[in-house]
Amino acid sequence: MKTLKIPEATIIRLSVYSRHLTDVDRKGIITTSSGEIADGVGVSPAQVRKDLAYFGEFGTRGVGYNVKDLRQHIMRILGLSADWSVTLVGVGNLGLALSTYKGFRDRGFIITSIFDADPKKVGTVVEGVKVLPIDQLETVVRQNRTQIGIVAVPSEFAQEIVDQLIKSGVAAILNFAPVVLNVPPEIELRNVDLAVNLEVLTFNVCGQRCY
Amino acid sequence: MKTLKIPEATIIRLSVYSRHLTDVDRKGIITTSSGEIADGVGVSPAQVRKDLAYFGEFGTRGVGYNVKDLRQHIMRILGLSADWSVTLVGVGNLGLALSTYKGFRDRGFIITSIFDADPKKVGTVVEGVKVLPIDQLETVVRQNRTQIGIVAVPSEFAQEIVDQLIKSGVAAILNFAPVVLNVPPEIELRNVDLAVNLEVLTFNVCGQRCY
DNA sequence: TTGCGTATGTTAATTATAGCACTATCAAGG
DNA sequence: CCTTGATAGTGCTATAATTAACATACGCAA
Repeated sequence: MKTLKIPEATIIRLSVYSRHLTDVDRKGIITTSSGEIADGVGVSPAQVRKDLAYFGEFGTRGVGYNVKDLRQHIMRILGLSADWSVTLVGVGNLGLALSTYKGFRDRGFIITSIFDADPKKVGTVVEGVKVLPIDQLETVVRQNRTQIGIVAVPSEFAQEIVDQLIKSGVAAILNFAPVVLNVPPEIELRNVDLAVNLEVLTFNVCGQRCY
Repeated sequence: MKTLKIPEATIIRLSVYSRHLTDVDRKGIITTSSGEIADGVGVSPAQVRKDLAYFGEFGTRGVGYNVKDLRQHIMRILGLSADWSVTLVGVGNLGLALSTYKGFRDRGFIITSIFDADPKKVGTVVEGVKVLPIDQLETVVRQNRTQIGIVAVPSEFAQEIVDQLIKSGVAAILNFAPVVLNVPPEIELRNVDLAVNLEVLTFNVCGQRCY
């Protein structure tokens, strides 16, 4: 339909809408409106309609949206109609936390392999998945046709792990190491930097008066 | 120059600049330029200058920026000239990971208290800090004059923890629970939703063609 | 001391994003 | 079957953010 550029902010909100709709659906509610969704997730009704309008017409004028239906549509838009195979590299505290994070599996992200450089960790089993050495990364990831890599290794190793992931055929990488990574343009990369989040807070708490 | 609204995107970039400058400084480099910073963190030189221009003039025309100096300035802008007292609520896998995360302490965020609802966890010591029961939260947080709360509890308890944190006088909250929280406008709130990050990736991997 | 090269700070233009207001459409009830 | 109330979809407006362009100021060397 449209090859219009979609704002990333819209995608993030869609993800939140879908989560909200899952909750609403669980309560047995059949129909909802842009206003109700807006209240539920803290944006304006116009924003909700605008976001959805990028992708088609999912509602009925004068009535609203069918909850199940809209949820399904958004899930499909986000690419969540089928499961995704995910690999996790790095089983430090953060990696361990990520491996047990329920939110991933709930949304169809299945961790199919785990790797770590530490020989002491290799061989252990985390959440039912055996931790493998890094030198098996390429083979296993390629074999599983894993498309998403999560990087939870120390900053100094992040780039080399990313390079290996790319060589192994992943299409997207979620990076938790606080470094700037070089990836070719066709690879999707997102960085999550926990300290940055705190720093945005402190800036705002200072009331932007500290300087 | 004052009381100008600063884009949040600018703050996030400043945080990244400061990290980059820390690295550069560690290499013993004295002077840098907007172009070098831009290369280092993957934005445009104009963007770097624009971001800095919100807060003053830190460079010398024809020369560039003094690394140490600029870094110091940015740190002050972000409110990082002094340490911050942080409380962590929830010692599941994620909470545990956060408590050991080096990035926090490096940037002056000190976890001064930890709480959990689970009696089995209360009394244990995490990273040198004793885990306390939730009912001591208000007293301890108030006593420590803790200004930042990190919420790493299951979604269904997040709102009630947040309410308690606010009652205890915190100014800012970093929330890891995937729910929309209600807070009064004077409280700074940031949400980190790990699944949302993956979903932005999958949307982009689908090439926005899935729908 | 003066001119040149360079990188900043700033203003202007472009682009992107969000908000608003209007219009079209549907459901329900008399 | 028509009227009324409600709400999605959409074009336009305003606001925000990024990019580009330019003029200013500094260091250095002749």
